[in-house]
Amino acid sequence: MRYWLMKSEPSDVSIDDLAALPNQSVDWYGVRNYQARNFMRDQMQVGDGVLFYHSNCAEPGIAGIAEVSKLAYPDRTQFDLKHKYYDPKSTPENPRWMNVDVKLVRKTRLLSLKELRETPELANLRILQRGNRLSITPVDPRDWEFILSIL
DNA sequence: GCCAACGTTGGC
DNA sequence: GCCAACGTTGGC
Repeated sequence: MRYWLMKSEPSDVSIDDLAALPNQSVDWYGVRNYQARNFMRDQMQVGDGVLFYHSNCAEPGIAGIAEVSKLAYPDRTQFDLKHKYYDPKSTPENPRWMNVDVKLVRKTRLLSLKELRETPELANLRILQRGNRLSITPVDPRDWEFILSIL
């Protein structure tokens, strides 16, 4: 059982979009970074905890709790010619990109990036480190417990 | 829209 | 394998 923080742009999939989807579940398509892919492919298990984070928006921050609901499988968008995530170097025989499914547990208050930065207990959270850009990062179990306690 | 930081690409 | 050029991320 591991814990993760996963960034989503609300203009793409927000916490409310997730809540409105069938089964409140979404395939986490579009990851095009090998480190982030490897986390999904090699480490994520069904039931892992996910902090759903809104990025690249007016109010960045943690917007809800989710969980991994399906093990990694090939990302459908890499084969779709018309999709912005199409990858000509990927083939169904040898897919390059994978994603898990993520299911909503509950929407929470917005725990803003500002508040995260102002919370000394969370100083070593990966997302707060300088230059961090990874869209998927592991979360220490103690940080997970602490964040849940203040949501 | 700016731009710092970082990842990827491709020539050599 | 190096590394300059380029593209992307994401807060502000």
